[in-house]
Amino acid sequence: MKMEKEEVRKGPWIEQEDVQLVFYVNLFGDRRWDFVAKVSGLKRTGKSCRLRWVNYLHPDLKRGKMTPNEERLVVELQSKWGNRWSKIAQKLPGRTDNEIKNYWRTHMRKKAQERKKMMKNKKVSSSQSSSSTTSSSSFSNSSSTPNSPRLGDSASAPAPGIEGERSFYDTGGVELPTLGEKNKTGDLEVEVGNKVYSMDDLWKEFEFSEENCPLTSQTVASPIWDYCPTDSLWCMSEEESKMLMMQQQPPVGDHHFQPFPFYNYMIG
DNA sequence: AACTGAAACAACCGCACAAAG
DNA sequence: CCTTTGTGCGGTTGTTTCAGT
Repeated sequence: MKMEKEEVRKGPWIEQEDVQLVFYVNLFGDRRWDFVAKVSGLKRTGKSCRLRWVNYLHPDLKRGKMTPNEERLVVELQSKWGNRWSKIAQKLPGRTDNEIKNYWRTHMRKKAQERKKMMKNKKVSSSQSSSSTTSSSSFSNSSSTPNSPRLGDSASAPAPGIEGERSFYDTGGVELPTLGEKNKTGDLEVEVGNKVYSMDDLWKEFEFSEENCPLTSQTVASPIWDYCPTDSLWCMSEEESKMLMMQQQPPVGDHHFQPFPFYNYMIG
């Protein structure tokens, strides 16, 4: 046969890909990305798989809005280390470099806009007599700028305190990949045991537990994890895992999983 | 109700570095 | 050593969502 030129998928990940990826990472660990990509049958590059894992599927990821504390930390560390996002991310458990980078970007934009405004104001006010001290900005304390932060930017009110976190915005506007289905309102729902939770419920629950038990806060698994073996093969050798894989089948639900190509890969 | 601009998020790209052969 | 391959990082761009008009 002619070697089918394997086309590489790009763009947004779909739910099924996520599940598949989690399953295989669970089996083989999160290091050999090319291998995982190949074996899983995902038409993605190893690089892409890694990115998806690191930024979205990793069980330790904390999601939702940055807390004022985190925001402060980011600002502080950025001024100290510059754009060493991964380094900064290390100091913010549960946050990814990408997330921080994005945050910083929008933060800088805001700041720049503010500065522009200030300049304008200064010009105007200096041409008039004087007086009005533009008190705002210079950021430094507490994240969000007074003007225009969107959504629950925990601010709008300058001193949100910690409660600012209880948020509505929780999922960060992202639809978590789940095996669940959308309800009538379009929200995703996940079945856990025999209860059905909306994604909002899940995140709220997470946030609640985070508030009450900081220690556990570092691990929130994507619901996808419900479908994957927890006592995984993380540390297994390849051979061991091969054996086990013969017995394990990924969770399928009513999603039609393609036959798992690793079979061919392993055997043939 | 429709449109527009901004913010937030997700993903890709290119480069650099490290380990393995 | 040199080459190859895989991984990690930072920059950039594309997409989605939401608020204001």
